[in-house]
Amino acid sequence: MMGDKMRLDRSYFCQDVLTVSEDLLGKVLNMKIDGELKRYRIVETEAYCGLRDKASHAYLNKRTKRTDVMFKEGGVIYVYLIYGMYHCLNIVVNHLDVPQAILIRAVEPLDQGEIRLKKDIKTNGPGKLCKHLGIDMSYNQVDLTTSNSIYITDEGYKPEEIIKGKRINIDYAEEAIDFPWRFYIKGNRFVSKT
DNA sequence: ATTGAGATTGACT
DNA sequence: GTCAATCTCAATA
Repeated sequence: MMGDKMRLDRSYFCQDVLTVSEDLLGKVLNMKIDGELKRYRIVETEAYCGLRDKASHAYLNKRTKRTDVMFKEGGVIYVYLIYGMYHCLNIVVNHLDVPQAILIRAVEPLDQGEIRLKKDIKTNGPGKLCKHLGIDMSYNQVDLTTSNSIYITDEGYKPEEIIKGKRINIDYAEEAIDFPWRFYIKGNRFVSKT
């Protein structure tokens, strides 16, 4: 079918986390909610690399019940609960046993009916994003390359300018604080912070 | 068994 | 700028 031609596949998600984090900007997240297809353009991401990144849940390949999904092959969704109250949507990338994931920090609603949502948004961020999209632990470990209810497509949109900067709220991560692993589309109003 | 910290957010000083 | 809400995990006992 048409949608599957543009759908990002396994080989795409098996690339390195920094490559995919930047390239995902402008791609479209498709979600079926109550039988209705909703579309959101990805406008802000952050890269987390298990091996050398103190900010990552899987730092030094730390494997727990929670981080286990990060060791899977790229293309799987990683959802976790942060501060006991908000969910965060991540995409696992790279090959089996290489724990890397991309935090989706902000999206732009593309459907007419969704535009009004922006009025509700005082501050943007990964927690509110999941609340708006109804993402909870039931999405954990879902495969973006095979699922019919959630997947990502390349519709040819190319961001004019991409900003790279330090990641947000990882003050505990020592030298990793300064890694320029946050990416966002310049000027997009849904980006959490500029 | 208990404690402390965290990839967040909204309310408040 | 500060603080608290409240779940998971690691360190401590």
